[in-house]
Amino acid sequence: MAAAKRIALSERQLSLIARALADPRRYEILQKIGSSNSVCACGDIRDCLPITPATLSHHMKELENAGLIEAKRSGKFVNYTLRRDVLQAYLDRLARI
Amino acid sequence: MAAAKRIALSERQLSLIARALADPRRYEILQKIGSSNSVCACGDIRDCLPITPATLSHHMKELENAGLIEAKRSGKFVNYTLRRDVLQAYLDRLARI
DNA sequence: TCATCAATTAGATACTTGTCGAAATATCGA
DNA sequence: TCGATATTTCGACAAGTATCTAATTGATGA
Repeated sequence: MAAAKRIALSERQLSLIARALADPRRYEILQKIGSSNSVCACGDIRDCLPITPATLSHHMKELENAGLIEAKRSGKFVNYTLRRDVLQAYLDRLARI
Repeated sequence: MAAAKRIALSERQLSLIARALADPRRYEILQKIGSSNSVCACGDIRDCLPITPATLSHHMKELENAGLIEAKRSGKFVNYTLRRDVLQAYLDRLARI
């Protein structure tokens, strides 16, 4: 079995994830985080997108709030990792439609 | 192979689908359409959701515009079917993150 | 300690959108 | 043709949100 632990999403989280994915910029951000094997700092993302730090911070909060990413502070920086298990849970849910 | 024909989604359609799925009511509608083996009329959906015909019409247009459902007029009624191929294409795309 | 850089928060604004009521359109049966 | 039923369109409004600038907090190194 590929997924040892299936995550069950509440209706609320389901909705948060769907809305988080609805913004093209957040989709790009997720791709960026997902494509980097290691962690990904805010600055890395800002280098790719023409947005202000404030706007980026807002988007990151949305993604984190949805459970799609995990933030970990490291000194001045904040590193993000993609929660593939949560994303997979969302896909599983959609596939059940 | 399960999917004989892979559908490639444009960035635009990707965004339309994501936004269409972002509304909980539209998610419910999709479930309703998907769960009915045969076609599904507007009235069937209205019986499940406390919304006015105008609002429902609006949602159906969004879903159709995103390519997630197909509408076919049959006399007074309009019947909808879920485009599972499009939904699958969306899932494939998200899984690639 | 202070200057600097990273990130967040606060407040404001413009745009999007979910919703409704009312009017219009479409189709069917009598 | 007329009336009834199904769906759509129009116009409006309220709520949500993506974005910015400016100010703030947090952490590092000189």
